[in-house]
Amino acid sequence: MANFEELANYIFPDISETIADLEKKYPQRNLPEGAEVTRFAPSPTGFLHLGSLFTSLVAHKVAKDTKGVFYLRLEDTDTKREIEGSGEELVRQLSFFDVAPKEGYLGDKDVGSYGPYRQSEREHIYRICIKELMLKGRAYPCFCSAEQLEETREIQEMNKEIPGYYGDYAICRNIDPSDALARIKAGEPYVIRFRSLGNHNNKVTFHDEIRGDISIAENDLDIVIMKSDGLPTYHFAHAVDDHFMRTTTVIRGEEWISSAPIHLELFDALGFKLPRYAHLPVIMKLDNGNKRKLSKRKDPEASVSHFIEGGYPAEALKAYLMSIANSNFEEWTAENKSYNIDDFKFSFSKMSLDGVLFDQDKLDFFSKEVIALFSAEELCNRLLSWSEKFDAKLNQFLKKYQQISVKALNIERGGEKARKDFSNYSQVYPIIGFFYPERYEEIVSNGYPFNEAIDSSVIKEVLLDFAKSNDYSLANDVWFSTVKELGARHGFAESNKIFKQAPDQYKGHVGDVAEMIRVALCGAKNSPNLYCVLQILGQDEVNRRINLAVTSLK
RNA sequence: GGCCCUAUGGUCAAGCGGCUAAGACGCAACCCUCUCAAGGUUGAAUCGAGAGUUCGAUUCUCUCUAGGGUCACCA
Repeated sequence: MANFEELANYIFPDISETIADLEKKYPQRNLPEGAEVTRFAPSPTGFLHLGSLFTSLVAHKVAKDTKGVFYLRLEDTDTKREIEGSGEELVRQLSFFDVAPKEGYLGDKDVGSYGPYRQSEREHIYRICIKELMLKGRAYPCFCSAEQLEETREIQEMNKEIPGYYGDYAICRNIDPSDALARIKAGEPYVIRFRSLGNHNNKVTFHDEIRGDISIAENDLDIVIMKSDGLPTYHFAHAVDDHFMRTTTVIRGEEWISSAPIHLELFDALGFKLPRYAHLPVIMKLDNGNKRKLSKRKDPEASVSHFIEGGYPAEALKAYLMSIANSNFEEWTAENKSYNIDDFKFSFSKMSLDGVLFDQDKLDFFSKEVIALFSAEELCNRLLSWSEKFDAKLNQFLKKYQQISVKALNIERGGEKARKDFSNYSQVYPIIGFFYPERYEEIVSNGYPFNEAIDSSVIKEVLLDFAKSNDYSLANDVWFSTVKELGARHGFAESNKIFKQAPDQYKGHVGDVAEMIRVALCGAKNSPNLYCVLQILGQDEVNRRINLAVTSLK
C-alpha cells in the first residue's frame, strides 16, 4: 500500500529541498521602513496593453515614492499563447514610458537576486512547494480528462449548482495514493490539484488598498496548481512567486478580485504571509452605448503601440493615466505647471473605484499641454526620432531644413499663452509643412485658394506692391501697420470695423490683404502668425513665392 | 444565472447630514484678433428608482435597477 509520501517521491524524485530552504534562499529584502515592493507580471502574449501600462505606472510609482523596488516577472507558463519576442517588446515599451523596472526580467537579461524571473525557469521552485503540499495532503493528482470535466460542468448547470471541481464532484481527491501511483506509472496523464478545505457557505474577508474590506465566499475549488505540462497555473505561481520575490503589495486589475479567495487559501496552505492587494479599475470604452473593457482585438487604443505610433509623448499618456489614477493629479498639474508625475504624491485612497471610459479628448488635451511645454529644440529632437519610424516625409525635411524647422516650431512657443496646436506629432507636418519649399510647391500645384470675390488683378497688384515694399526689419506691430497702409493704397479698409461701417467704399479690409499674402506664401488660408512666417522664410523665398503666385494669377 | 465590485452633468470627478452641488475635458455663445492656435468671459448639462432613519438626505440603512467583473490544465 503506497502512501502520499511515496506518491510525492515518485512524482518529484528530484526534489529534496523544502519550503524552509526556499525561505532561506530568498530572504526578506533589506529595505527601509515603509518601502513597497511591487511588480508587473505580464504574460508574453502580445504588445503592451493600455491597462497594463496603467498598472505598471501605478506599481512603478508606488515603489518609487516609497523608495522600494519595482520588478518585472514574466508569466510565461502558457506556452500555447506565447508570442515570440513579445517579452522583449514589453520591456522596450515600458522603457519608452520610463517606467521600466530595474529588477527582474529585463528583456535581454535577468537582474536581481530573487530570480529566475521567468516562470518557465522556476519549475524547480514550484515543484518544491507542490511536493510539500502533497506531503501535507493538500495536493493530489487528478486524472480527469477535459471531456469528463465538461460533462461534470453540464450536470452542474442542469442541476443549477455551482460549476467547478469541488466536494463530491472532485472525484480524484479521494483516489487511494497507491491507485494514483499505479495510474501514473502506467503513463496516464494527470494534473496536480490543490485540496481545498474551504466551505462555500463561509465568507472570507480581505483588505483591498483601494476598496477597503471585501468579503467573498470562501474558496472550495480544488483548482489545478500544476498543469499536465508540469508548469504551474497563475494562481499557484502568484502565491509562490510573490511570496519568494517578497512582494509587499500586489497591484493588479480588478478582474482578479473574484479569484482572491483562492489566493488567500493558497497562501495559508503554503504558510505564507499574505501580501497587500490593490485592485485597479479597468479602462473601458463605449461601444454602441455599452461600456466594455478595452479589447486588444477590436480597439486600436487598447495597444500602447498605437499611441507611440500616433506620436503622443510618453509624458502625455502618463499624465492622462495618472489623472485617471488620482483625479486630483489634474488640479496638481494646473497648480504646478508640470506634468512630471515624479513630483506628484500618489495615493491609493484617491483612486476611482469604478472602471473609467477611455477619453481621447482628455488625452489630446494633456498632450497639447505637454508638447507646448517643450522647447523648440526638444520638440524637434522628439519629432526627429518619432518620424524616423513613422513619418518618412517629415523626417526627410527635418533633416534637410533643420534651422527652418526649429524656427517654425518656435512660433509663439513658450510663455503664458503658448500655441497649443499639436496634440500629437503627426499633426506637425500638415501645419508647418508649407515652410519646406518642396512641400509648398506640392500644395500650390493644385492652385491657390484665393478669395474668389476679389478680382485677381487686384490681388496681383497688392502682392507685387507687397513684395516691393515690405520691410523685414520692422517689429511685429509696426510691420502690421505697414500692411494696413499697403491695403489702403489699394482701396482696402484698415480694419474690419471701418469696413463694416461703409462696405461700398472699400474693396475689402486688411484681413483680406493679409489673406492674400498668406495664401501666396503658405498656399492656405490658415497659418501660424504671418509676421513669423515672413521672418522665417526670408525676403528671397518670400519674393520667389509671391512671383509664383502672381504668375498663377496670369 | 450565482458571487463580487461600482453608481454625482456626455467624460473624469469634488462632496463625507444642512452648500445657489466645486473644478477639469468636451460642447455652445461672445470678446480679443491678419487666419489658425492660444487666451479671456459667459452658458447649457449631474446626484439611477423606491422605501426607511432624521427636524433635514447626494451623503447613513435596506430593496430594486443599471453597468462592470468573474465563474479554464489563460493569465
